[in-house]
Amino acid sequence: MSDKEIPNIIVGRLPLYLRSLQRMKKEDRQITSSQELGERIGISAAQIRKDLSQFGEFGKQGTGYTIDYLIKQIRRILHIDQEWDIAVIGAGDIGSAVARYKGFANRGFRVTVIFDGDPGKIGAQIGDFTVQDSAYMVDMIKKTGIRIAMIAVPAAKAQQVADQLVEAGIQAILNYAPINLNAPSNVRVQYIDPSIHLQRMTYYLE
Amino acid sequence: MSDKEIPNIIVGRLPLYLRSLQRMKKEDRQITSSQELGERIGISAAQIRKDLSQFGEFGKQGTGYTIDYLIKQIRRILHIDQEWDIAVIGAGDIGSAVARYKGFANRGFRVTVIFDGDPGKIGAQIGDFTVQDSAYMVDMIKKTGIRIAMIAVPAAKAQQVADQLVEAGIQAILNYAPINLNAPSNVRVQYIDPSIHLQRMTYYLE
DNA sequence: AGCCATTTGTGCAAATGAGCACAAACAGCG
DNA sequence: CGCTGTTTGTGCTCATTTGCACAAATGGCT
Repeated sequence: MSDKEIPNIIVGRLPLYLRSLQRMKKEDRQITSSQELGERIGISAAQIRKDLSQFGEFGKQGTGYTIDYLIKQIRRILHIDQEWDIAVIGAGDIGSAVARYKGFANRGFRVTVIFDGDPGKIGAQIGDFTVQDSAYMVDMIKKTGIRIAMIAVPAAKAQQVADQLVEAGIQAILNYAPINLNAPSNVRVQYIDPSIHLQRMTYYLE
Repeated sequence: MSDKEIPNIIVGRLPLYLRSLQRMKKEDRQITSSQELGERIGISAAQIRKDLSQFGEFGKQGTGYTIDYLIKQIRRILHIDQEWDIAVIGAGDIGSAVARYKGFANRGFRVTVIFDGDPGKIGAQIGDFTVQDSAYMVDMIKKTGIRIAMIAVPAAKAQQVADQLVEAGIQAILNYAPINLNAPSNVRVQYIDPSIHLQRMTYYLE
């Protein structure tokens, strides 16, 4: 373990390890090995060991890894030993589904507010949330100090929303709109676009 | 250009190029260059040229790429010069949102049927679809010859659904459930899990 | 026609990533 | 307590991926 910067590709695998470990925990498992973990995820055991070794020595020779302990460590590394508040922008089908999604529990996140600019949607109830007017979005995000946002508006409006989010101080954006966003380099952006994934598969179907 | 197998990582970038090109087309652009495309996506121009050159010579020196032509070529390479029918499994929030999603239009896909096992949901109307009983899922998929499916059921049921889909002859699965699926190697699987993307970003937030 | 400004496709070198294989560490057991 | 069967962490090698840099091609302009 050194203090050199960790490659992105390794950081990207940690959440996969974590998800699998949490699954094992749910199955009441106590201990696992790099081999077992690798088989579940489809990654070589050596790679998992090497990835983890970038951050410390979490395993025990001859035994493997204590699931609970490794979960705790990875959560710490990924800074999800806390719960992050998330703002959802767009109360259409996707925004609604995300706002109601139970899957963030225990993964480090919690949707706390949802915005939309459509007068027909403002004030509507979605799960536990009342749709807020996006006219107040920048102010509300600034005031609450929320640092992560999900964009679930049509592609045509996504860049404009992103610009506002940056202005509001948002530091991480998960974008469901199928376009590339321009954002300053200190703002992280990730994308979810099902068509992209599907197209990656149809290449292999004749 | 040779006939050697194309690396996965290159195939994975083609959909990004395509999405950006289609966006340019919408902006009534006729021609682009590897440089411009690269700036939009955040990839070096050389890499784009090299990626594309794996499949043919699509550009013209001194000019660049004709957007329409390049779109057509990439669609052909990715086998989306046709529309693929998709079965959605699970009529909860995510399944419903996906079934109503307008974003597949012009990207090569079309949801044609949605299944659920919950008697309270079977027969319900979701957009243009009536929720089908998943008891008939295997038969219906076999009969219709659908080759791509999206799993939008709770994690606990996802593997079981995947097994049925494999039995039904499905060859590509896009899984929204937050677990790794076991599937034979001739069945492609891709994952969408927003928590994973969020965790990849919180690493960089202190 | 000749020149200039562009831009592609690609050979080659550099950087990055993955995997093998093994010493060291450990648990269980007789 | 020593032996056996595991499993980690890691040095080293191999493979993959990225980027540089340039010849060749092209269009526009004078």
